[in-house]
Amino acid sequence: MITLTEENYIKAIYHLGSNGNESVNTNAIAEAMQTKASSVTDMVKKLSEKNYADYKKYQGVTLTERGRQVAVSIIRKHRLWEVFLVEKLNFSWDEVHEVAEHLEHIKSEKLINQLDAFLEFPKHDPHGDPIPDKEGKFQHIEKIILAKADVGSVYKCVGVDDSSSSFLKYLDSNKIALGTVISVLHKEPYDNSVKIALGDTAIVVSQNVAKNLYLKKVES
Amino acid sequence: MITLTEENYIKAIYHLGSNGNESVNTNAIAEAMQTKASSVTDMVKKLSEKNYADYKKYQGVTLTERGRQVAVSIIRKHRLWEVFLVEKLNFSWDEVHEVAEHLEHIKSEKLINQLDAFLEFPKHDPHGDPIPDKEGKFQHIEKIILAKADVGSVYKCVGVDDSSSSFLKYLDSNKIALGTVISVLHKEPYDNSVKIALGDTAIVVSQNVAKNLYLKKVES
DNA sequence: ATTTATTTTTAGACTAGTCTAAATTTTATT
DNA sequence: AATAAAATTTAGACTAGTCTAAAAATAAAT
Repeated sequence: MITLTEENYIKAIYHLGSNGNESVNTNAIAEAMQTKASSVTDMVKKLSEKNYADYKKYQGVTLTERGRQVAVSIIRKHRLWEVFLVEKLNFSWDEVHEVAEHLEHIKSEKLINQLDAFLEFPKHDPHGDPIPDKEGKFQHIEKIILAKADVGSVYKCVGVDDSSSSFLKYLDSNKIALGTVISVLHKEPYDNSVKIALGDTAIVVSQNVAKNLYLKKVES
Repeated sequence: MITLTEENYIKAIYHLGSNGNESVNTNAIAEAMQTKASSVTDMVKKLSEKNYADYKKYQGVTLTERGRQVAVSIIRKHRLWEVFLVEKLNFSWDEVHEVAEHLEHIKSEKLINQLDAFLEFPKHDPHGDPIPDKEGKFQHIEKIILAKADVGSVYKCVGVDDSSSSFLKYLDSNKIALGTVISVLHKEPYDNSVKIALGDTAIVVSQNVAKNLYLKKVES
């Protein structure tokens, strides 16, 4: 049996280690889990004993294939529930994360597969993140951050790198949502801010924003 | 903060004490919670300290108003999720309980009220049990058990007293569902079995079944 | 190449919830 | 009313997860 806490650690290690591929430090996990390094040491030992992770003292921890499968399964649930909350229960994209943090731990194959079907097999969550299918396969889309977009080209918004409520609310107030068409007008070398056009209005966004907004080129 | 375990004990005490109105024994709780009496004693002390229950040594435990409110709130969530599972995700009525046992603990006012609206404010769950509204008010329907129904009268099925999977599957295999019209043909004094008509077929059900099926008289 | 700073681990203690076994109280029976 | 039976509580121990403080190992800086 896997516990709730084990699941949360596995998820954190997955995200911190670029989708379960890299080794993760004790302190990074402690920071993400809002706990102390000593607690993390205890838990990674346990995860290692249970074959969810590989761990050598002082050398960080990496998920095993088994650990990655657990992580992907949790992420699938999390993102499907987020779609449900937005599409069916009228939540806004900055409200879904907290509730999905709880829903993601409910373990019922039938529940999640029926939910998937009910939502018509969505491929992305409300923040543009890909939803793995039943077999754990992701369907990635080609995307770049606004900071690396070409001046003069036309894009559409396909995701965010920062899903914090404050960033999402900033986007709302600037009428930027998934699917919004964005033309890159100018990049200011001084502070790396970017001037973009949204329909007939032009706005300037900071480097911070430009690094957290994913775009995809639109064929003209 | 209330813990998951506290919530489950409160719910058990509520059900065992006829909806939170009567005092409940330690052993009854232990049986319902699949735990030992000594664990129950510890927990009821804790619930008492937290003002969810009144408890005097050796005298059983009763929910306080505060405890009843917690119980009703959990029951509201449980039953709304059951409706969701049946109506939207095509679960059968014998499959919903287990999953709802987990969903009922997710605490988000917005989640549950939006779910309620999405389901169009159902008044009863898939087993015919009433769903309390936002304020905790139940809308009871007048109902009697088949064992006490009048021979010669016509009823419809409005609920079950036993929600076990085996009983529900028995009803499925005999084509009895919520809303099914049932005429009472004969009561056998020898073993208290009851002969009923379902459409054009007549079947005999045991006393056990007759005591667990709720009916409401149909105006002819 | 040492010393210093940082990171990580260990040791021991705490809380929530559980258990077994023994002690106590209540209830039932003679 | 005394005794037996049943129910309940206490005492002490265990697991999961957490913490603080101290020790140990690694990484950085002189």
